[in-house]
Amino acid sequence: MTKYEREIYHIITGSVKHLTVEQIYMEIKNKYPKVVLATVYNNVNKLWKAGLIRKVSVENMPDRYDRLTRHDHLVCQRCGRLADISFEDLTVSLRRQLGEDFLSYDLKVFYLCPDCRKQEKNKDNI
Amino acid sequence: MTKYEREIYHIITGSVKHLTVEQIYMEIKNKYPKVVLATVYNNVNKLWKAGLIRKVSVENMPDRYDRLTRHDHLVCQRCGRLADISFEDLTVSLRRQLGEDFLSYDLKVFYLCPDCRKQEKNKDNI
DNA sequence: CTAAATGCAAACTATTTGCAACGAT
DNA sequence: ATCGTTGCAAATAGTTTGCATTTAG
Repeated sequence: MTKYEREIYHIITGSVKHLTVEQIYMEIKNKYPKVVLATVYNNVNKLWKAGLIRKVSVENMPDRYDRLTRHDHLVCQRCGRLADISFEDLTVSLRRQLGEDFLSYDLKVFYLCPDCRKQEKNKDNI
Repeated sequence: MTKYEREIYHIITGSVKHLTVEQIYMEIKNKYPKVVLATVYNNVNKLWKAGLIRKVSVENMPDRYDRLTRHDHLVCQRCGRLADISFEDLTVSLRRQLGEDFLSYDLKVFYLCPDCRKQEKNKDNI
């Protein structure tokens, strides 16, 4: 593992946030001011391909990265904000129902985050 | 609904495929040769925002569009190919476990599609 | 000394936007 | 006549790539 790889790995896994490449880049820049965005992209991809981090894709949002610890996501339908949830582990039941040997699964639950719910209410009252 | 909107809606919902905007565009072009890509994007977005179709985002893939009929997806980890599956409906149990009033959910199960599995095997044998 | 990682710029893909012309009410 | 839709071109966002240079083992 190189300096940046390790750094990026720790930024991603040592936080409960869901950071975009841009955000990771900003954070690394504090410590290593001459890093460039492409390097972050390269390392993040390397980590992802090595199965060390998780990539979270949501429609109309840049990809975000996450630690592997088992959990699911609550996604705001409107602003894309992510929050962690721990719904029951579906592995066994997927295996039973699908028979397929699958590698992993990804469960996203859509909702309106508190902020966006507020905005919706305000709209109604106008 | 305009001509294109209706057409696009039928292309998406009348098939079990998971088409990209590019593919929808190609298909429409047969019937209406002077349609442009941007129009397809606009209409697909309109339909999506109206809640009439589903958008399927997978890492490193262009977005694909799908009918609403309840089903989940099997996603090839390697080539991104999509297949439909009907895993048990999680709505009730999500509501029970999360308490949150959520809008919908999205379950993707990753696997290696037959083609990609073959390729993996070939690699091993070299 | 070698191989891999980095910085940098340019390229690319997917998608969106602004605007003038068009078409349907 | 008006307003939304289309065609078109240009812009943007996110991401990847090629290559010369640097770095680490």
